[in-house]
Amino acid sequence: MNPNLIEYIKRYVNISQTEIDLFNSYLKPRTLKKKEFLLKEGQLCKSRYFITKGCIRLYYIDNKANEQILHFGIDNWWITDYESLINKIPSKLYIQATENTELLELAQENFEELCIELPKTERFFRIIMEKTYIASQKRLEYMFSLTGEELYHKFISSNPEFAQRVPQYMIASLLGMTPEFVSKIRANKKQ
Amino acid sequence: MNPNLIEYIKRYVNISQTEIDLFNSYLKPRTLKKKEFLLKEGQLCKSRYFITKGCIRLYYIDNKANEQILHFGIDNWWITDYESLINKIPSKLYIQATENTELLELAQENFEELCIELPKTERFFRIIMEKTYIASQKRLEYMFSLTGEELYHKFISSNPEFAQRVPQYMIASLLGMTPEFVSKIRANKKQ
DNA sequence: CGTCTATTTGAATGTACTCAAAAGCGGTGG
DNA sequence: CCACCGCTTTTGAGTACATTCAAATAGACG
Repeated sequence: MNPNLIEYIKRYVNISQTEIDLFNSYLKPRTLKKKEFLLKEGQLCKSRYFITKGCIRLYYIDNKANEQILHFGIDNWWITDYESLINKIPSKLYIQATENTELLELAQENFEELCIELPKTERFFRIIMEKTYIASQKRLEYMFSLTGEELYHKFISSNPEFAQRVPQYMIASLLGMTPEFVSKIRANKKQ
Repeated sequence: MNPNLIEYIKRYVNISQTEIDLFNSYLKPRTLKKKEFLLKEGQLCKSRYFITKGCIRLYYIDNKANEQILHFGIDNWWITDYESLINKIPSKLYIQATENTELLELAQENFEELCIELPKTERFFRIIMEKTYIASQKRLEYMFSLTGEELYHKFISSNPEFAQRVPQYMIASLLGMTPEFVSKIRANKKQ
């Protein structure tokens, strides 16, 4: 199995080599070229994905026909459209690679089988969801309490590599602001 | 055990009467008077709470010394400060009853024991976390795409009982706006 | 009834957006 | 290797949405 995922799993549950192999047997490696889609609006999302290398963005088209980015996924993140996956309804999201990306696909039917074969899978994903939810709440907190400018600087200083890897207009979208405004924030800072 | 919680659990996992009794033996009923606190900033959050009756708000004090409400909990919701509970760090939140409230406390040490005694507990909470995360993402979506006015009307029409149960300034805070602005939204609608 | 809290109203202000145009940058083909 | 094209970023003027602050009004509770 991918060494990153092994390390990731071991951070949360004790797992033997045999169990790792079992887990691995349910995963399917996939690669995406830059701009390729993992999911488009209207499709059913049927898998969870672990990103081993690259970068993914999740976005939807809002009522003004703008792409609104909900979040990014990078190395060592699990991503999926939970709403579509869990509720088995057509997705409202696009999931697209912003770089050439490698990931491991865990199909939902495999996930369910794996939960039976290896019950600690439930524990592992329970903990991941808790962490994911905490991150989501922190983000809400920042959005409430910070101005656009503070939000931008907080994001850039917490994720310096992002400023390199994704275009500025995507960071603007993630933070819920216009590209023009981000440009003006940067112009301020320079003096 | 509380019939609401039984029904709630059965929605997500198959569970026998014996198992229900086991689960119940780890729970401790608590009551809160209106305005009483379940948690204050600086304390360690050590439990998860299932609300059987009443209403709870989670808020923090932001950098302008305003109370910023993150969310409410009402009947049949699990609430806790996940960040404090999971990471075992002092809480930044206040958790307070906005009505006389009854809840069932599941202490984290009991939770861990319960996960061993009754492994499907992991599954149950994994599913709850997924649902909770989906709700949190939807909320982010609305905050990105709707104006203050749309946000308010969406909230009121989706949660009509709330307008009754909690004061307007708390709804304003939840939605990230000032009480004055909510008042003006309502004044508009009337004509 | 009086006090404290919540809501409303209005004027002035500020933060971020829209729209339009220009400048910068990167890749591709001649 | 340069020229061109498309995409991204910058700049500026005008505007909109929501906030701040202050004061008046309404409502709840003992």
